[in-house]
Amino acid sequence: MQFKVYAKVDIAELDLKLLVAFEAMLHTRNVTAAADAIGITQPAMSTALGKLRKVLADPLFVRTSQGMEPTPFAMELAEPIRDALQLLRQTLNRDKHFDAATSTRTFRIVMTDIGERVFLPGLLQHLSTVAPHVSVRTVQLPVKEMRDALESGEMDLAVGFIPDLTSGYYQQRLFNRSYVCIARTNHPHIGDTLSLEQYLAASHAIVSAPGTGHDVVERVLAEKGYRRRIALHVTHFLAIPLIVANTDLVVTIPTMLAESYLPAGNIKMLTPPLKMPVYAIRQYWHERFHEDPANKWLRELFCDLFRD
DNA sequence: ACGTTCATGTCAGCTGACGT
DNA sequence: ACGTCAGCTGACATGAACGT
Repeated sequence: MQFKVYAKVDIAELDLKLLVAFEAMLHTRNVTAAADAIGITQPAMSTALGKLRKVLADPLFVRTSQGMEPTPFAMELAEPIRDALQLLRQTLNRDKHFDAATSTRTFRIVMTDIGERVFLPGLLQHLSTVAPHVSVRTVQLPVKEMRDALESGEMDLAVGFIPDLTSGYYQQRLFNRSYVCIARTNHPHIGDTLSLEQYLAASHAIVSAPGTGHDVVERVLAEKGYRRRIALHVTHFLAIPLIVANTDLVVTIPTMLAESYLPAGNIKMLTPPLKMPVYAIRQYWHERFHEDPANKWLRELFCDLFRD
């Protein structure tokens, strides 16, 4: 039998079944037994062997008194092909299960700096015990970019008050919160309570974080026809405690955030003088990743840790 | 919808190695 | 030399993909 010598093996000519046939031949050293082992007839195995011989330009197995013995080239291929098939089997038959204990994955989560303050300490503490090699990266994005990032898989999850993120996205409520006001402890015009007159007379700082629905406070005031003086408009909550503690500004912010500011000192929390809306903190994900094991695991973790 | 092409499988018969 | 076993080959069937 003559074999054409190829400079390179054209992998496009290699049917995966041919490699399975090769593996069976290695194991059985007998065409009939190899065919039986992979559930084809002997002629089919013979055909497969013929194709492999042509593609690989080597007889691969030759008949001897001990049976069909592999050529040196076939022996050379044996281990890499076994390994490759093993890897394919593991990949294709893998458990649809996320192994948190060994995963080195980085979870990318859209959240504001409020979210970082509220969720990250508890999340990271828990991860350090159940998923010690997992990393977390957070990003704050406007809603349009958030949509694209969740859809493409660039981001795994968005967590927060994001009322504009609806169609095509799954969402799950974690807890409800409302708003309170904060002012410095020794504010010259505001004591332990806050009247509507005091509220409207005060200078305010407002935070409009991109991608969130916290501008709802502005809408409530506008609906009731109230006007207030806005002395400062920022996009992050981070600087607020320092600013409030050192000025006469009043800020209307999410309750959970105000609570986290109190230990810093020189800040008091006040009940707003008008009824503030209740909003839901939810986690959001794209339908593409609804069944993704890692994404599922992360969502379940947020539920376990933060859902009320 | 139909015909053609191609890949893949089965069946039957042939070939070669080996033991007696 | 002959029988047996194992593998090879050609003819044919089947089904999917593709073009008209």
